[in-house]
Amino acid sequence: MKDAITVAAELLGKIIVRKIRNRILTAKIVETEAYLGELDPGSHAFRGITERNKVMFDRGGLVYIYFIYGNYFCFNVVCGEKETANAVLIRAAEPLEGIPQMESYRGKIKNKFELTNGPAKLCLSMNIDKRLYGNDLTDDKQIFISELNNKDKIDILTSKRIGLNKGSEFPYRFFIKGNPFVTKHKFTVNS
DNA sequence: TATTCGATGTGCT
DNA sequence: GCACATCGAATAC
Repeated sequence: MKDAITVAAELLGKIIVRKIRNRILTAKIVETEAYLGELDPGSHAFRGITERNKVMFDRGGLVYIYFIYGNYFCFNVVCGEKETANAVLIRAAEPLEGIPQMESYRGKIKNKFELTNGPAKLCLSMNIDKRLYGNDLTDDKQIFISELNNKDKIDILTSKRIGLNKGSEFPYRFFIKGNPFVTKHKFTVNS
């Protein structure tokens, strides 16, 4: 089983597949952040297990969803061995299939990039919420990760993680160079 | 164009 | 209380 930093880099370019009844939504992951469990001051797991974060301490491959700022959900992939609390936040993706359906879930936007260029926006567009908490990405019909079967060359850049105070000094954010769905931010390249 | 601020549940002190 | 892995509207220039 792999640690969060390895998984965060490896998830770039892979596909989130979301099935809702007979509809399918897919999007290519373009931006991730690694959280290193109890050793990481920026992680929800830093202060140990709670009702909210308990799935982070379970085995890799499970879904960790959290509700943030009283308004939004964010989607994480748990990784590492059971008892560790490694996780990868999926921060942005590029919509591939089911875009009209995503627009319907997302609501009013000014351009196509606003569909999924942020962790909460991604969850809105793909109808990801607390109902998927703890689901197993390796054995689930509603949400899973698929490999991209083309040979696109991907250039990966890193930066500090976004939106943190504690633990913000580490370069644990990974994103695909030049992809327009990556979140806009002051910190861009290795800064 | 840059900065501030409101919304508001959960978990901590 | 207060901080928080966010977003979008309002405000200041």
